[in-house]
Amino acid sequence: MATIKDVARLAGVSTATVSRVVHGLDLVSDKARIKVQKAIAELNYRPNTNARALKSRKAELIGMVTPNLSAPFFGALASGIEEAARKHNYKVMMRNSLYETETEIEAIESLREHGCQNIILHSDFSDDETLTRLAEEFSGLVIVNRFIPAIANRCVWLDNQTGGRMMAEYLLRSGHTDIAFISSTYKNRDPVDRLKGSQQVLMENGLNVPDSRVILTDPDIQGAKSATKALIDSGAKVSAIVAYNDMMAVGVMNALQEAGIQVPEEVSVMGFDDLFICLACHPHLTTMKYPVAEMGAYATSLTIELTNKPDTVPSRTHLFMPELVARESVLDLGEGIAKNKGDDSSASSIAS
Amino acid sequence: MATIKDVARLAGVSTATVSRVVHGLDLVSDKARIKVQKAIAELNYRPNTNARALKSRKAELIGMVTPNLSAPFFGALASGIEEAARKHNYKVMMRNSLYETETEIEAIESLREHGCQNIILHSDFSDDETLTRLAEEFSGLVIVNRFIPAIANRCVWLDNQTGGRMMAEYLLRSGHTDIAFISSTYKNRDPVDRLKGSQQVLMENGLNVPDSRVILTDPDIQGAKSATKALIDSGAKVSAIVAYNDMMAVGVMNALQEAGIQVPEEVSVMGFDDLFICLACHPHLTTMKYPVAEMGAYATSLTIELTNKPDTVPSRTHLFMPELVARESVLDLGEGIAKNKGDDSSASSIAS
DNA sequence: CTGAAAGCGCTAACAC
DNA sequence: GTGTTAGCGCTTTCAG
Repeated sequence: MATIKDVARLAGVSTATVSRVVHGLDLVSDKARIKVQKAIAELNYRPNTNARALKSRKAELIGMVTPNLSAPFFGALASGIEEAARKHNYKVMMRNSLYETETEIEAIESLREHGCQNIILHSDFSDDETLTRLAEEFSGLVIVNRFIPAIANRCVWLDNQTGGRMMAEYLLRSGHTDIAFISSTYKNRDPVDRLKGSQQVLMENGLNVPDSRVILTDPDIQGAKSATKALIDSGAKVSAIVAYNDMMAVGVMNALQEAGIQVPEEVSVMGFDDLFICLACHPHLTTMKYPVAEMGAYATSLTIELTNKPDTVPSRTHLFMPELVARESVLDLGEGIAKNKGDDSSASSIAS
Repeated sequence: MATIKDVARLAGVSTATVSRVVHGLDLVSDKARIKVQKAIAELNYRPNTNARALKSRKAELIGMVTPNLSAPFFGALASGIEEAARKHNYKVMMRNSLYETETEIEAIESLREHGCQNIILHSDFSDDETLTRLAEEFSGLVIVNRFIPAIANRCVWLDNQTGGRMMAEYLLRSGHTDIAFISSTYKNRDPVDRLKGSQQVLMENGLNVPDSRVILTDPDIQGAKSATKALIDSGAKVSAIVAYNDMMAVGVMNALQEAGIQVPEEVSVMGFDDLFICLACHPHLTTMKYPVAEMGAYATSLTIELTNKPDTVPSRTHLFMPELVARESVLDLGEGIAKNKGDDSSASSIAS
């Protein structure tokens, strides 16, 4: 590995001049610059990041801490972050927190060893206070997918409540009034907010959501599948099921189809996230688009701004909106009725 | 940030002693060790990785270069790598290569800036020579998912050909003899090897695979969908379709179902990888398990060994085997016949 | 067993 | 415009 000294020697200048050229400072004569550039090319010189970070005490490094990279949602987030980081000439270091506060904190602390101030964190379990304290230590801390009032300007999050509203409004527009919700037991806010949004809309329309129609379970395919089976067995009469996310929606569809219930003819299903898994299931899943990759890219810019020019960062929050993606898993009952004349199935019993 | 000096001062020893304690060397008196440990805890001291790497010229850093983290396959790989790396006290830095040789090389070079020798690379497009040359520069280079004879001891790969054999054998055993293959146009070896394995088995059984039954297309849902449509339109008579991977299998199922062809009753479908997407589609996809996460973990240990104790590394290759995961998308024609007595559909025409 | 000290590669005053 | 130089925090001989 060639060092700055090697370059300086070959170019016949001092290391300071080389450093200036590398940094694109313009207090260097053209002649010197050219010599240096040639030497750099010849030696295939690359500045040693460790030395640079050690000296200048900043790292051009983004630490990404997410629960688990193998979930597609986080893969998409990671991709968004990496791409944006590359554009800014930052590297990204990743750590799985495995959904545990302890591992999460350890992951963040370990990032500090690298002098990394830029951290993008997706935290489900740490409490607001912990994160607020963390923000004091890490000037570039950005929280993704969660809103904490005390550090609102570091939160890049999604309006889940409006998302919930949009889902309910869409279902209502499609003629559904008997709706069940299969949501997550996890204590982060998303499930609660989405549910709240949906319920608001229903109540505003004079509809009631009995507790028996809201089932909380593990937020994965299997959890949703079991919950749906239980719902079917209960003999509940619903024409649509809203799942907390796409994975769960898939579980719902699995259970429905195994019970011989047609989707969407008999029961409609909605998901949330718009993962490619929506196109894997049949019928294709109607869902809310969660702009993960965009939010990852945004968070990347934000953390960099936060450390480099904190004054520029608006002291407001960074809120994204979900978008409805209508596919095939929700039946328009108006249309449905028009098509199957006389078949008045505006609220088919889920129990076959 | 507390430094080693702070700790030394507080403990009343020299920085050398602190360093010894940190590294667990046992040439330190118990008294000193305890003082130092207390100081470390009190100051929440963490060694600065940059200084350490600068001085000792090694980085405890694994660079992971994959085409695109948002594909579930790479997410699983990343997870396997991260988990193993954490156990070894290594960090992992990730870079997307976006399926381009140039970006890939740049990603690797940029890792060098960190003094990173440990690189796990999933390369689809760089040629063998480039990678062999790279291996000379990076003592810890490990190639995942590809076999290059010249650097066999750095290759962690899957026996795709045997995988292909297993698929064909399974289909044969299930009574399928009219099989089509929807594979990938990508020039990496996997598609070719899998195809070769399957064709071998068929030929060994006196069956012939006409060229018209092997369709190459983009390795994604959409590509497979179009290809399948074309196959259907061609009026080909097949009872099973083997897709290059799960994503493509999903595309195949989509096309089939849209054409009103029942899976697996009329046409069976097989994928490869065993991504969770297999459980999203209906019927659940029969596939070959690709032990990605395990291979990621293995590659992690290997790269570390390669840099730390190169003599221990066996000069053999590191070959994994895929495994059949039977689910619901392949019909056993024997059983099928038994069930639907008299319905002799051992090779139903794909054209309805 | 412990400490002093050199120096990894780079940056940024400061001097010229 | 350019060079000299003092460290950044750490490891590691080498003396003691």
